[in-house]
Amino acid sequence: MPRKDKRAQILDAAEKLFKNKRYHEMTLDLVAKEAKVGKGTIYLYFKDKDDLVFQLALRGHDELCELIRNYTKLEDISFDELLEKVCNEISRFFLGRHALFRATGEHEMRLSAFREKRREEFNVHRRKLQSAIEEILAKGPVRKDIELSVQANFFLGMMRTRDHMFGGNETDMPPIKMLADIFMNGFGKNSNMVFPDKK
Amino acid sequence: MPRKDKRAQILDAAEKLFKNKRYHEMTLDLVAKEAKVGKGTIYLYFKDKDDLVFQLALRGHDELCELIRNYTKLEDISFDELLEKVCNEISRFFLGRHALFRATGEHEMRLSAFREKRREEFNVHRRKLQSAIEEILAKGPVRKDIELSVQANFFLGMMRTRDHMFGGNETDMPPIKMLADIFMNGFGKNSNMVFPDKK
Amino acid sequence: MPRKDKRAQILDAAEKLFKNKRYHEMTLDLVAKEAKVGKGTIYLYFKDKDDLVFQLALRGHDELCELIRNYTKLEDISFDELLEKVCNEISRFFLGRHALFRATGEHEMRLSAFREKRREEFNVHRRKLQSAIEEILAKGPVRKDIELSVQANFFLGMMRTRDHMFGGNETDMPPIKMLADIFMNGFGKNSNMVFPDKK
Amino acid sequence: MPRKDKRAQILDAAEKLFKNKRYHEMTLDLVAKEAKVGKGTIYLYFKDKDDLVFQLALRGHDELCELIRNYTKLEDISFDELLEKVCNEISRFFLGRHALFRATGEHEMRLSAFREKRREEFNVHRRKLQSAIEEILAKGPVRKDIELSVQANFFLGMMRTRDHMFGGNETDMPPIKMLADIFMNGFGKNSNMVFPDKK
DNA sequence: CATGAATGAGCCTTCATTCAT
DNA sequence: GATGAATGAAGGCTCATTCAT
Repeated sequence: MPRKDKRAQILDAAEKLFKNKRYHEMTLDLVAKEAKVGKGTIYLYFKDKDDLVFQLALRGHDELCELIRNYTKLEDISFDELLEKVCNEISRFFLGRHALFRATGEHEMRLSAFREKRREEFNVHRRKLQSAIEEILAKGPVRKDIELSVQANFFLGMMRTRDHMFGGNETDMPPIKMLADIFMNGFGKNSNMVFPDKK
Repeated sequence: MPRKDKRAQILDAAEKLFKNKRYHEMTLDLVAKEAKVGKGTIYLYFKDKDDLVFQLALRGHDELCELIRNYTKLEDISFDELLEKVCNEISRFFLGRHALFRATGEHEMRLSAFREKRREEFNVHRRKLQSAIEEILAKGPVRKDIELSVQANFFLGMMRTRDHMFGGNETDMPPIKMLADIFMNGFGKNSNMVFPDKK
Repeated sequence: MPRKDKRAQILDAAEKLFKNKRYHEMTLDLVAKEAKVGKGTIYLYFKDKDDLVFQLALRGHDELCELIRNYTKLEDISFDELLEKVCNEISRFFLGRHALFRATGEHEMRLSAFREKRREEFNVHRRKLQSAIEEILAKGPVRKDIELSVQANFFLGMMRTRDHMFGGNETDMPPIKMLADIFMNGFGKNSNMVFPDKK
Repeated sequence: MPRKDKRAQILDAAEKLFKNKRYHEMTLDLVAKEAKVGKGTIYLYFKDKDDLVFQLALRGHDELCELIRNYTKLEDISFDELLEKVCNEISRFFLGRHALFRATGEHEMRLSAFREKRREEFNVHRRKLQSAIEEILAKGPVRKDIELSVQANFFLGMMRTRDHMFGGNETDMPPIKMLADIFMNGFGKNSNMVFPDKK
């Protein structure tokens, strides 16, 4: 076992527990046990429980950011393909992380528990993710009358909606291709794409 | 003092507290104090804390449902107008209720804490809201290749996204008119509506 | 339903509940429900919970006392027969009342919870029971070198021992006849009575 | 400060409190304070309050068992002397432990609160104590027509009766010598021992 | 660095008791 | 008298946090 990365071990454990636990159900005892680490050790790497969760959110944003940036570099690919791939990546990422993104949701940051300082730090990471998506969208034939940042946020929002609302089992969810289409064409009848009946 | 509506008093208090508290920060002591009610009284109306929060969510869904149904009855109104009005209503409703809808979000219901029984009851209310929206959407020129239920869910998702992501202060949010447009036309360039630069 | 005796109804309910509940498990809610009486009504007849339990104990002693006195009056009966009958009566009485006699056991009365006043009242009832038994014993060929009060107390003690220790199911208990014999002859070999193997 | 025996400290504190408190009066706050231990520490050593009391009862049985076994080993001693000494030991043991033996009395174990598992464990300890006494009794001229187990149980019962019934102050109690005699000879007139008037 | 036994503030919950009807 | 909705003190228990080893 790689002795080096206790910090990552702890974050991994917390992330795993968040899959079926709420904030107050995810105790540090469980985290320590899951991470195979002493309970006191957690406090060597994180100021307190809130900080642990906070750092977990930051890491999540960074990871997702990284994934998206990989697609920005791709050259010989149509925008449609690109959009679909990115949708896929984000979707896979959200799947199984709802609890984390709930516990550290953007709006959470407005709550009293989070000091000014932390909020700013979070916004830095948040904007990085946002602009990674903006870069993707900028490559496509998107509306110029709506700010890219708004587009990026709704793009993320659609992914979350898909994950949150449709039962958690992938078969109920609208297919990724449909998402990309909805994003571009909305729900108006003038849509020019047709989907087969969902299997 | 108003007889019999202690239950409503308690729910109101909880709803208020949820505006800037997370689940584990909203203690029953605070609820009792806010509701000007003895702590024991809460247990006359709710089985436990989870039940209180759960009932609060149900009430929220029902209230929103009621609001939307009022618009369904309107006759001499264009779909665009209707859509905008409904957007407005929902938006106003979500505003300030993020914590509640976080704590009792749809995905929350999948968590272990919620027994089968409760989940079913929740779904009943959830579907009622969904079909209220479907009825609205059915009046407009919406795509037939996507199930109405999917459209309804994404519609709600857009409202939440607007509320969650944009700082909580209304000035940063995209205007309601824009939301309705995005819903119908998506972000593709063929959009036929133009928005003035956001002030 | 005889409207008159709410007090007895309440005592009956408490007695019944004591069969499988400990003091702190027998809540006044349960008593009220079992007695089909409003919870507040209990306080019309008893000062508080302790008083209710206390009065229950007194009633128990009085009832048992009454039963025993009936045997004192019997004339044409041998002492052996008399002793056996009394044993039977007491045994039947204790059976199913262990929890009550535990909760209000004699030693209980020494505890801080019971004020001087109450203790005295209890002792009055206790002595009444004791002397009822003494009257029985005085009729038989019992040792004169041991005070009757001591004999009476151990007599009661044996009954309780039989009930408490032997599993609660009558088949495991030593037969009544044996009890009477042990009382008179003890466990020394010079005993002159022989029991068949317990079935 | 003595390392590792926090568990014993807690049991000691509970035992002490039981001397003048009933089950529901012995709060864990008090136990913690008396044991000079944090309240949470109790839960490191015991599952819950019931478990604490239960373990206390087991320890009590074991201690008493140990004491009795010491007498079994004695060789040059008459049975009368042996019986008297054992009576003494047991009596001293019971004295001041009534509340404990009430709260965890044998019949208590039949109550719903105690799960099957616990009951069995208790019975193991109970039988050990019983057979320790049986070994003592087997050395004497006791009746063969009554099972030793019955004799052992009534022997214990007598000790408890002595302690429970006679006011808690030793001067009122029948002397130990008398107990041993009663055990062997009962209360019948053919008793061959004579006691001086109790001082 | 790492640990986990110890802590105690604070939570949810119960329940004896009161009192307006 | 009778009731039961309302109360809040107090209990059992949890868990984030500390600190001696």
